[in-house]
Amino acid sequence: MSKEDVGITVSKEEDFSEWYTQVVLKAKLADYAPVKGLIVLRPDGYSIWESLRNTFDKKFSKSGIRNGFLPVLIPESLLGKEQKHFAGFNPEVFWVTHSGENEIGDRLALRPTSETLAYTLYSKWIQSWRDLPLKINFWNTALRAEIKATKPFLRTSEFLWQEGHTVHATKEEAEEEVMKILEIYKTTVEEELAIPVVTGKKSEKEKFVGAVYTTTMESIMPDGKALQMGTSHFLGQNFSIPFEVKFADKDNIEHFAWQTSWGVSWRLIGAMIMMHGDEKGLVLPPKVAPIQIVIVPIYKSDEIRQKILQKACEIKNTLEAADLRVHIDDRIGLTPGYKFNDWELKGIPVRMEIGPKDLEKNSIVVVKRHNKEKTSMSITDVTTISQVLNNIQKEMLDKAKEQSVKSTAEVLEYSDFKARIGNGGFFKAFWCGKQECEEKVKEDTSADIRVIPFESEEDNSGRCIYCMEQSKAKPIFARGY
RNA sequence: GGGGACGUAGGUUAGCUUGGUAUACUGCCAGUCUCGGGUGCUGGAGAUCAUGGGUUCAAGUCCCAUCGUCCCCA
Repeated sequence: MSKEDVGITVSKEEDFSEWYTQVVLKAKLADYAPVKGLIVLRPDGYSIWESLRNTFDKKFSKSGIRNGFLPVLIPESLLGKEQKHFAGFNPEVFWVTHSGENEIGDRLALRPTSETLAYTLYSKWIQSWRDLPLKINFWNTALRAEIKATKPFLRTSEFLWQEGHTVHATKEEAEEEVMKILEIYKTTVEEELAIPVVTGKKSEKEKFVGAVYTTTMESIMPDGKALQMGTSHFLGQNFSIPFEVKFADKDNIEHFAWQTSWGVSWRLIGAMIMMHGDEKGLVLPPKVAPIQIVIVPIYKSDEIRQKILQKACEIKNTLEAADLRVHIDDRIGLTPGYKFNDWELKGIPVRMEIGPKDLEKNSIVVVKRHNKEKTSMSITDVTTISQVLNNIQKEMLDKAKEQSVKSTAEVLEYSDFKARIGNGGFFKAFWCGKQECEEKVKEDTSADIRVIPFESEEDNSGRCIYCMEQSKAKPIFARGY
C-alpha cells in the first residue's frame, strides 16, 4: 500500500462497490476468510453486532421471548419433510457427507435455517394449551452456498443472524406476533442504526418458501438499490402439520398449532455502512459505536504530554461516569493528523482534541464525524456531549430519511418506469396482483416487488403498470441486493 | 447463466516480452527527532515467487495441468 492508499481511494458516488469493500476492510470491521464467500468479523465489526444483539434481546425479553441454542447439523430426512421449503433451499445447502473416512447414510445439512429442526423438538415439547405460546429466539449462523456475487455482510455463504420461532394456539395470536416482531425490527433499525425502513408484505413470488405470507422491511441504499432488512413470517400450519406440532385444547381436542418465524442478520451492518459512510470512510451512529468519543491529546514535550494526558484522563472519567464509551488515543510516534484520519476512517462519532492551547483556556476542540463540524467546548461542560451524541443520532436518521424520500417515486406508465429504473430507487406502481406481470417486469427491468406497503395492500384505485388491468395493490418495485 | 481480473514479504506491488543472486513502497521491530490534519532520520526482521508436473546446466519468468480468490453484467 502506498502512502496515498492509506485511506479510502475511491469516491462513494463514482465506484460504490469498491468504496464499500474498502470501508469494510480498512475500517477493520471484517476481512476475507480463506474460503470463498466467507468473512471474518473483527472486534470493531463484531461489537456493532453485539450492540444490536443487546437491544434486540432486551426487546425480545420484554415480549416474552427467551433465547435458546440449536445445533448446526440437520439430517436430510428432517430438512426434506416440508417439500416446498426444501425445494426452495436445496440449491444452496452445504452437505456433510462424511465423518472421517466413513460415508454418512442420512447426509447432514449445515443449517440454511432451522424451522425443520426446531419444530421437530417443538412437537415433543408441546402437548397442551398450557405449553403455549412458546417463544424462543436463537442467535446463531446460517449457511447458504453463494457461488457468485458475494459481498461482505450483504451476501456471504455464512452469516450471523437471529431466528425466532414461536408457536401459538390461535391464528390471530400468531399473526399478531408476526406484526409485533416486525415493529420491534423497525424501531430498532431506525433508532439504533438510523436507517428508515418501509414495512409491508412480500409478494407470493418473493415470500419465504413454506410461509403463508412474509412481512418485510426494506430500505433504499444510496446507490439506488433496495435492501431487505429483515423478515417476519406467518407460517400458518404449514409446518405444524408435517412436524406434528399439536396441542390438546381446553376442550380436550387436539389442534395443530399456528407458527411464526422471523430473522434479521448482520446484513444490517452492511446497510449501516452504505447508508452513512462517506468519502473518508465509515460513519457510525452513536448508539452502536464501539467508541463514541475519542480523545486525541496534542503535545510537544514529554512534560506537556503528561499534563495533557492527565487532563484527558479526567475528562474520560467524567464522561464514562455519564455512561459514555470513551477512548484516549495515546499512541506515541503518530502525529495528531494521522490519528484524526484514522478515527475518521473508523467512523467514531465525536473526536475531542486537547492540547496546550486548550489547556490554557480550559477548553477542548470537538469535531463531529457525520458533518465534520468543528467547535470548541469548555471542559466544565464536557458532559453536555451526551446531548450532542443524541443530536448526531437524530441528524443521521433525518438525513437518511430525506435521502430515502428523494429516492422514492411514483410511476404510472410502464415506459416511464423502464426509463427511470436504471437510475435506481424505489418505484411505487400499481399492480394487478398476478405473478405473471411481476415476472415480466423482472425480465424486462430486473426490478422486482420489494414490498407491498401495508397501507397500499388493497389499493385498487389505478391500473397495473404492466397489463393495465385494475390494480389490487400498490407495491414498491426496485432492483435489489 | 455470461464475462473479466488476478495469485511474488502482513498489505500494495516490480520483475515475465529477451530464463542467470528477488524490487520498491507501506506496515512491523529498535533507536532518535517530532507532534494543532496521514512526521523526519538511522538501523533491523520479514519471501519454500498459489500447487503439481514438464522443458533446461539453470524457471518467479517458457509449456501443461490443477487449485483458489476477487470484480462486473443478467
